[in-house]
Amino acid sequence: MAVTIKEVAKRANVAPSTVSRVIANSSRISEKTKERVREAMTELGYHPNYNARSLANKSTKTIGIVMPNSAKVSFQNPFFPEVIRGISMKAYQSGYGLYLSTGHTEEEILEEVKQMVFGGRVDGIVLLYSRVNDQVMPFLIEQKFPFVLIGRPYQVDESLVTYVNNDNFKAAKLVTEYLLLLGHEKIGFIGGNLDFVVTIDHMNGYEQALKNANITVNESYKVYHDELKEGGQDAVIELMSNEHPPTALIVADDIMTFGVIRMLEDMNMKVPHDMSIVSFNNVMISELSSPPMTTVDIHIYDLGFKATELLMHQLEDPTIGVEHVIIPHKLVKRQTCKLDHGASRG
Amino acid sequence: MAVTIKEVAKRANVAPSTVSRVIANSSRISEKTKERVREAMTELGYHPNYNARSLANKSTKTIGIVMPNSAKVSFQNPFFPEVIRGISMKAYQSGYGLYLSTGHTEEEILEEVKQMVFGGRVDGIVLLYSRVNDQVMPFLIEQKFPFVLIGRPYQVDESLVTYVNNDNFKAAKLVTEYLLLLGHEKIGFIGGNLDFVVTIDHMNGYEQALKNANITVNESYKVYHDELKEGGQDAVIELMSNEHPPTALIVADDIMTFGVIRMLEDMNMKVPHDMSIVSFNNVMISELSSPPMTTVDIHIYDLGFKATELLMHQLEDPTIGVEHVIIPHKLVKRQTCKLDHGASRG
DNA sequence: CTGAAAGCGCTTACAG
DNA sequence: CTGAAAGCGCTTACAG
Repeated sequence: MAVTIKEVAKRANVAPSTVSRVIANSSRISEKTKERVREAMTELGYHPNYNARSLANKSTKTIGIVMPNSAKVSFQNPFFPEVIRGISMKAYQSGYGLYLSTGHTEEEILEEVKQMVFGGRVDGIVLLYSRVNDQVMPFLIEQKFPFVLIGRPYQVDESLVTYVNNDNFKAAKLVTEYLLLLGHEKIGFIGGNLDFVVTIDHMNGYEQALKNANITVNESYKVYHDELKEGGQDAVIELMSNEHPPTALIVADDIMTFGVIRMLEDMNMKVPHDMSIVSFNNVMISELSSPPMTTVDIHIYDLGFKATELLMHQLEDPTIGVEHVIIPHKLVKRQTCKLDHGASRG
Repeated sequence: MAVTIKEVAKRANVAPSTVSRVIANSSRISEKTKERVREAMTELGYHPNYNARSLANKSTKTIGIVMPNSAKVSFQNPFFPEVIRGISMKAYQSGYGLYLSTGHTEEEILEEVKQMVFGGRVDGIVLLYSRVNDQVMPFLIEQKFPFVLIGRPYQVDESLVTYVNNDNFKAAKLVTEYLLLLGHEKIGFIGGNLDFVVTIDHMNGYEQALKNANITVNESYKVYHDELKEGGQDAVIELMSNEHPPTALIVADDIMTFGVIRMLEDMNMKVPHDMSIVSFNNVMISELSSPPMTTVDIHIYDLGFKATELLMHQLEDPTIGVEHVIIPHKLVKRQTCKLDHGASRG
């Protein structure tokens, strides 16, 4: 079937070990021999067997991508394809392949990660989420396996894990302050799944901003749903059932916002006239909502790219130690926010 | 580091070959021994080394996913995450992992595919596209490597390749006829990249419907752009520059349609009042355009799932031969189409 | 029903 | 500068 190193060796009149060294471009082989071997390789159409190579030198040249819920669920939100775009770019540049987790439940995912680690399927992992009571991260730390987290560690010491994150607390505080400045005081918070650390950070930023403005937090203004359009729709129903419904909404995710806008429309409420909305993420299609949504660009692509870069650092130099990178966020003002009617301030 | 078969063997007081047979659940091992070995495995936390296993029995238990443009580009369109959802689901059920292509150019991708095939990185491939002058498919055929195409072969004999596809010709004919019935005669066609076979099929279906209705095809009503929102926007500019612009549009892809709607809005044209639109794909967010778009549901998830199922057939039984599956399409009527003003028919 | 041995295709000390 | 040999962790005929 496939051409092996032996056949190349025979053709080039050298030992297999020499061929191996030519592949590795060892400086101990003469240019003349190298050329001869390379010629034989192209003539025969040689391609190295990755399994053999991996087995011999314990390096697979592939990166594992671990998603919170399997592609099946996660890929319903453009956040994940977008991070993977960034990961893919850097991985390709560095000559790495990508291996995707496919498990659904937390147990299945943990089992997959064990397979990746013990089975020698990948050299390192990019963890695309940070969740409360997570089992995966402690496992990776315990195994001293190279990985980078997108998000921030929780219930685990920061000094133990390399991560790339946004300052989600600050971002949430920012958008809340923005709405406050527009005169809103009844601000609803539509968080993502509370199992995820990003949701906790958003929520804390929101509360902090309210506290700073001397507004007491109304618990019935806070709801949590999965980051899907359905989540956004359900959230609106909940919030609008309040006796005094909010006049502005902070929404954890742009896809939810699509659902939110649609549901408000169904309720005959105009955005931004009757409801202001600020969202998070700025995925590719966010500008295509109508009205175009105001959202926080968290530079998803960069999160993926940078995380992979840090992973490469670790793989190239295992002694490099922990690194932390915060990707800046940026409020993108479009057309879902306006001054509150009853507002007395400017 | 990781526990090997040897250590398990020692602990269970058997030979490594016996452990191997227990893993494979060979019927030639006594239940008693199996139990003893399994106990040892869990006690030691044994996980098989995939590289060693793959090397020894030439099976990786992973599927390669080959995209037209690397994740970097492809993932900008929700079509791809959505197919991968389907692939992921079936792959997980069958105990397979997923390996993703990362190359950008056609040459890079071909090189990656060679790596997958010769390097023994995957057992089979799901090809997510069919393009004119494609090099990848002929290579896979020549190598007799198991793969399934999503799309249909072009410049290659159908009897040589297992594929899953929609009847894109028929679907395009259908939507054209639908617009004709609504009284439209000036129907613009916004195709995807003409390198892709699906675009050709769409175009032919469109022309056939026009011919059947005795309407001559206006070449300036046909434009082709990449399947991105920008593509949709550019297409609108082109088409609206016609002396007699179309009153209805067939758009190759929902994401393009988002761009189309936005651009028309900028031109102060109302959909569907001033322009009817039918689109293809029905991705997750399609119903969230405003107005919600009328589109052909091609059941993307099913394409991925079914393709993977067919690939499994091949892997389980290499003699099974070629299979062809057509996934049905369905026109989802929402709110981007209406009767043409000047129409005399009903 | 179980074991000893060869082999999968590489890499890498060890010699020279 | 190059080669012979051992080894990576499995699987699988071959014996018994």
